[in-house]
Amino acid sequence: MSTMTAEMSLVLNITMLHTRVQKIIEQHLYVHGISFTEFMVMHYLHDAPKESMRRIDLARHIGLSASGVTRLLMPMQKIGLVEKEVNPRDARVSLVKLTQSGKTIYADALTSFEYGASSLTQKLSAKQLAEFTRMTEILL
Amino acid sequence: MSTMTAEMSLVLNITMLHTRVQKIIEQHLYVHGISFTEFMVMHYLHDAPKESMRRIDLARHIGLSASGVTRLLMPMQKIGLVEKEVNPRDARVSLVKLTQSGKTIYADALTSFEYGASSLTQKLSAKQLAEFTRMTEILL
DNA sequence: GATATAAGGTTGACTGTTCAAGTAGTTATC
DNA sequence: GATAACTACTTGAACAGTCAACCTTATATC
Repeated sequence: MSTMTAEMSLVLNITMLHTRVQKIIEQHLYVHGISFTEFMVMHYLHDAPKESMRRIDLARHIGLSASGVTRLLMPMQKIGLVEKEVNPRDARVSLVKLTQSGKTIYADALTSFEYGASSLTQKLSAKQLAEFTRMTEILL
Repeated sequence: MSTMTAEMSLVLNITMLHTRVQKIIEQHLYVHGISFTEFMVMHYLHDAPKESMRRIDLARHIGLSASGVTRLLMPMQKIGLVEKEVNPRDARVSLVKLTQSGKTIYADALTSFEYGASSLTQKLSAKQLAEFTRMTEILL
């Protein structure tokens, strides 16, 4: 019936899979009061060298626009998950870093994220998991 | 550095890959004046038995809420891509189908979608493509 | 066949995100 | 050392989608 190539089916599957992943991860993060996007921010901040990042780099990492990041960080800053830092070398940039409380919440959320991720991928063997990851890396 | 399990990395990769896929497909569909979501609607309508679907089933297929579908279809109907049909058996449901002009635009958009999909997956061999697709199916 | 429960769909209020325009600071060029 | 071009970030207006409340019709139960 459908005039779909294998490539097209894959694209559609990736889209549907993403919807599912998004929903399940958000469910798992719900108790910590953060969204998946906020979790990703915290994740990249946590793992960044010197534990701080420029907003623009954060935007690129999580696939958001610069204004998206501004608006995302506003409430996170208000509730004390992240804080601003000026860059003495370049007054245009404002660095972001996790606060102490942000770090604690991230650590807790990480556990939930791990549960979510492993429940999502339960049906894959370790080998399949590795292969799947490799293919995503090829396409990224 | 990061305390990430393989499962967690995969989830993050799927998210990032989706962002990339979304952007590239939208670029390819841009000339036809439709979004990726609208394309998906047209795709499922095109392939549906009797070429029509209930809004609620459309919602499930494309991973949107019922109200999301209502709002998505409104402009599509206004510009004549789709049309309403009543179901004589159940007065609650309103069936949707592609108009003639909708079919033409879908056919054109399909070609662009195919280009987009194949450019995205260029780096995969046929075998990898099949494997990748299979893994997504396992997780769906 | 009346009544309770459920299903399909729409609407208002809200959230999250984008884009375009603007501000402020930086770098390169002459 | 002015000027032009670029970069980081913010803001207003808009858009795409959600949820909760609602209306209408259908189904099940008595």
